[in-house]
Amino acid sequence: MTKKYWLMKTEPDTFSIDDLSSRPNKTECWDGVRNYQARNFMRDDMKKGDLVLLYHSSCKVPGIAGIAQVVKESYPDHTSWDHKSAYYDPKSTEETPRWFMVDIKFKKKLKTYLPLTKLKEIPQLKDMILLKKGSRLSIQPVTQEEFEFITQELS
DNA sequence: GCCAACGTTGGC
DNA sequence: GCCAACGTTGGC
Repeated sequence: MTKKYWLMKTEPDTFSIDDLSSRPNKTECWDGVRNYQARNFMRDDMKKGDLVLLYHSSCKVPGIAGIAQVVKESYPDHTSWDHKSAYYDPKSTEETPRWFMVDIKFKKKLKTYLPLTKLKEIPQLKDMILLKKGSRLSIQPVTQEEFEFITQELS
């Protein structure tokens, strides 16, 4: 199986690339995803070793901040049956979990942060899901060409 | 804070 | 299965 590439959104006020890099083992479980399409990508398609662009959303300058790697493949998101969690979903139980997560590990920050405004100007990136009008998908596939262009040419 | 676009829910 | 109403995302 060849390596795949992804983009995952996070709100830096809640959890930023620096938070990831300062975690013990630089690893974090990606809990709280409550969208079926994003869940399916994590549950079915994300494999250990896949590379991830970390995107900062809902902030002053949205954009791509760094690179992470999938280190643990999908397993049930326990926050979904935790009554005290903000991510609690009564339809998800330990016996029949509805939501899943993966673990990712910090790889590096981009040398230069890539703001959304800049990404929009790059012809090679015009087909990125991120840049499609109305796209809100928080976990999305990225092509190898897009990934390499972003990490090698732009940063 | 606004609002367009999208996703989900639930009555029928 | 349709679709109106509501909730959420996320750029601006």
